Amino acid sequence: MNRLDRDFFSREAQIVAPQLLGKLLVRKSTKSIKVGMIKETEAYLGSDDRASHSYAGKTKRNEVMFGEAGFAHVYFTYGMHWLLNIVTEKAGSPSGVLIRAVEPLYDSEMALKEMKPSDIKRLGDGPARLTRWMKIGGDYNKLDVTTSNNLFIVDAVEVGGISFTSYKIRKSQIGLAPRIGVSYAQEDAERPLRFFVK
DNA sequence: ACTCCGATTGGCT
DNA sequence: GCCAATCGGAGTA
Repeated sequence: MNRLDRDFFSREAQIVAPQLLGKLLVRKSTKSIKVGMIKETEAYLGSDDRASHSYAGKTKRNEVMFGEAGFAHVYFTYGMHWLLNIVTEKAGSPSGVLIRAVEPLYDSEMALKEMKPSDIKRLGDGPARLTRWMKIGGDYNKLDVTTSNNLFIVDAVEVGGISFTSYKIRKSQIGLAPRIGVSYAQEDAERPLRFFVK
């Protein structure tokens, strides 16, 4: 299974974010198993990043970001969407990585092979699309992704008799860009903290 | 108690 | 490409 551990997430968000590309996000429940390959992430830094939820200080909504790395920060926005982040750095350094897109590889509830490639891609293409596909909601906030059996990130996993392995993403395959939807963050909006597989 | 607005999406033009 | 939908958190009163 080779799950990513607390040490992996305990580093700086801008280090963790590109290294998550190609890894496998796994969602398990008693009813279903889904696997997606992470293909886009964004780093949100601590107190020196105006775009980060933690910038204005600790509140009930963002308090998980102030704790240990490896926990999920799931929050609700635009009145209808849940977004998934993984907390990074040590306790007291409130930072995290937003998972923006995954490539769906397996879904025990859907015959992906029979779907159009564009429809498959659409399932995980967008931070709110992937949480809807994987049924990740507010009840997953504060979940420890390094120990949970419902949501975790691995280099290899076997489901339904099929083995999946993470993709090795070369540095030259990683695209860099400013983060989406953070224009209010002034000069921090320009920082190239979005990472994606070209 | 009341207001403002967002780490977005999808449907319509 | 534009814009409405939709609601909880946070700040203000």
